[in-house]
Amino acid sequence: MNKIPPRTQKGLYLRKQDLRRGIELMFFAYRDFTGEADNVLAELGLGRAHHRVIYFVGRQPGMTVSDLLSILKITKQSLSRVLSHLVAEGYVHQAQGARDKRQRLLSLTDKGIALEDRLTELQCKRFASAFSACGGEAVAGFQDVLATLINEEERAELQARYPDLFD
Amino acid sequence: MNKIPPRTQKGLYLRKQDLRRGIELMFFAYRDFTGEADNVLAELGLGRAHHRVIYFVGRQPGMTVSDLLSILKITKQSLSRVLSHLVAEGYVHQAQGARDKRQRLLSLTDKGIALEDRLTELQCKRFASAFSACGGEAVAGFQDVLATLINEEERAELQARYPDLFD
DNA sequence: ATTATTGGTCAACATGGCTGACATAAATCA
DNA sequence: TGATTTATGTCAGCCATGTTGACCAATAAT
Repeated sequence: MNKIPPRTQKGLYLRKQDLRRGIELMFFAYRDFTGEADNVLAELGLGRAHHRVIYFVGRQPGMTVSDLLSILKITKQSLSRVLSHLVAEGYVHQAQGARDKRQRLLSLTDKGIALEDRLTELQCKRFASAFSACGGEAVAGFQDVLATLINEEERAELQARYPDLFD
Repeated sequence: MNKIPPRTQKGLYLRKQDLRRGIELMFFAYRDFTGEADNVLAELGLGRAHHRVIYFVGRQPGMTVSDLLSILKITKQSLSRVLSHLVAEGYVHQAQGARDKRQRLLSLTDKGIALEDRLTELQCKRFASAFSACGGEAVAGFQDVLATLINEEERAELQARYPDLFD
C-alpha cells in the first residue's frame, strides 16, 4: 500500500534501499563467515554439510539422527551419506540407543572434537573481532534481527531445543 | 591467551556461548531468508544461483560478465551455465558492449524484472517485518556487525562498487 | 498378532560448485 | 606490425550435497 515508506524516524530503515542492503549484507557476510572453515574442510576432503553435522553433534553429544534431521532440515538420505562418511573417517561415533535399539546416538571422537574446535575457533574469532569492533549494543541488535528473520515455527522449535539461543 | 573473557561490560558478549550463538543464528536465519525465494525459483525450474544473477543484474543493469564474476566469486564456467540458461529462458538480455565489443552487457528483460521484483519483494518483506519488530537501533547494529563480518579486502571492493552499502 | 510408525540404507538423479583444455575476438604494447 | 593480454565462451568431466523412491528392521499401537 505505502509505496513510499513513512517519513518518520521509525521508518527510516524501511526504505527499499535499506531492505536491499539487508539482502546484500546477508549474502556477502554469510559467504565470508563460512569461507575460512570451507577451506579447512576442503583440505580434509570434507564439505560444509560435514561441518554442520560436526558442529551440532559437538554441541549436543548423544543426540539421535532424528534430532539432527530436525535441526538441519535435510532428508535423512542426504544426512546418511555425510554421516556415514564422518563415521568411516573416524570423526563421529555411533552408539546403539539403550531405550530404542534402532537409534544411533551420535557423538564426536577425539579426532572429531579436534576438528570441531578448530573450525569453531575460526568462526568464533571472526565473530569476536566483529563484536568487539561494533560493541554490545550492535551485537544485541544483530542477534535480535537475525532471530526475528527466522520463521516463527522454526524459532519456536529452536527455542524449545536450545533455550539459550534467544536470550 | 585469555581463555576466560574479561568480566567487564565490554566482554559480556564475547563469551564462547555468545559467539556460538552468532554462528547458529547465521545458519538458521540464512536458511529461512533464502527459503521462500528458493521455493518460488524451484517452481520455475531455477535455483539459487539463478537468483543471484537476476538480483545483481537487476541492481546494476548494463553490468558485464566480469563485473558479475567479481561479485559472485564463482568461476566463469559456473556462471556461464546459469547465465546461458537465463538468457535462453528469456530472463536476461545480453547486449554487445559499445566501448568493447567482446563484452556482453547484461540486463533483465521484462520477464526478468518481474521475477526479480517478486523475489526481492519476498525477501524485503521478511526484512521489513524483522526491522520493524526490532527497531532502528537494532537494525543499525545488525548492519554494522554483518558488514564487519565481511573480509576486509572484500569490503573494500564492495565499498568501491556500491558506495552506499556501508553507510 | 498384525499393522503402523520410526529409524535407517541403497540407488539414482539434479544442481551448482570446480578444473582443464581449448577457441575466438578485441585491445594493448613493444 | 606482430605478439601478448584480456574478455568471453565452449566442451567435458569431477565432486558435494540436495532430492525421490524403494526397501528393510525395530518398536509401538491396536
